[in-house]
Amino acid sequence: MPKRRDNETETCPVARSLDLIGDRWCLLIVRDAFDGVRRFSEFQRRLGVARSILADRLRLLVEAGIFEVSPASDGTSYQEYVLTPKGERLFPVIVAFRQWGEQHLFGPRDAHSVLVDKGSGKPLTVMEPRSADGKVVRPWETTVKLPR
Amino acid sequence: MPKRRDNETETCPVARSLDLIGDRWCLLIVRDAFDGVRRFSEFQRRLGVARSILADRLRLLVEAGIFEVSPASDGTSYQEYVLTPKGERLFPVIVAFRQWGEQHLFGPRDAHSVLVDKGSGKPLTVMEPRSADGKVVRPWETTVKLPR
DNA sequence: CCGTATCCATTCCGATACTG
DNA sequence: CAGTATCGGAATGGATACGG
Repeated sequence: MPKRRDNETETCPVARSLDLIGDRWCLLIVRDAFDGVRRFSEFQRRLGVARSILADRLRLLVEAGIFEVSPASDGTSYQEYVLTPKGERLFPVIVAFRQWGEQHLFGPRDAHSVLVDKGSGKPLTVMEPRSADGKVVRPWETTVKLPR
Repeated sequence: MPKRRDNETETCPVARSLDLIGDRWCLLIVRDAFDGVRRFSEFQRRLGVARSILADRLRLLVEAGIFEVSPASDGTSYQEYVLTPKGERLFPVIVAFRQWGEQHLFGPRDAHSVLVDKGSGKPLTVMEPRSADGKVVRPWETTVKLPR
């Protein structure tokens, strides 16, 4: 299990998120789930992770309400791990990582996978943080307001 | 230094990103940088991380082209760590974590910090992945196209 | 096929002490 | 202040063996 701190006193949502799922395997499991993976051994095969680790992370993710277990959709008597709405809302996190990686971690020569809209077959547009009036805000145009 | 795999053969941008910076400390350092932190000891104070670890991560982040060192802006002879454009483009990643955490990791009672637009003082809108024509796409309306 | 339990090597991290 | 060096303990991860 990834490291934990006193999750109660932490008032930064970024830190709390990272404490919970800011671990390599958790995020890759979630990524695979967005690719449609649901079965234990399918996660295991794609990630190449030890089964004990995978079981541990899946347990954590279920506890956290990011996945839920459901009976297998095919005939078999095993279970599947499917994203809850809470888990699905991690989509922007995965997409943000993907877009940053695409832009900065691959040369023109390096082939990489691309996330596309099923309808049009085109890549998604780059996500940009916006203010309430819809304008794109740059990092230095924002500030963090502390609680209380 | 965080774990590394054979970064060359990895064709998933998410995995490559996580290999590089998908470590708790790196992302928290970047978060603090967006809050305006530039000095070694200021990072150290805010994160409570061991200095050796911090030095290690800063070195890694500079190597990765996410930070660059520059002479101190005040009179002192020390250096500052400032985000490069590549580092600044991690903003959506941090914002995505922040927004997810705000929505799912805090109860109504739990105070947390909020990222606001400096101009209006209002929180940012929630980022949503969009297709090329500007429509919001849900996870299951997308698919990953493999290279080659 | 789906996990759990155990063992061992490695890695990570924090505390401390030291340098310029 | 801004790091570097070292050291011991804790956590991690992979392999293997085992059970439902």
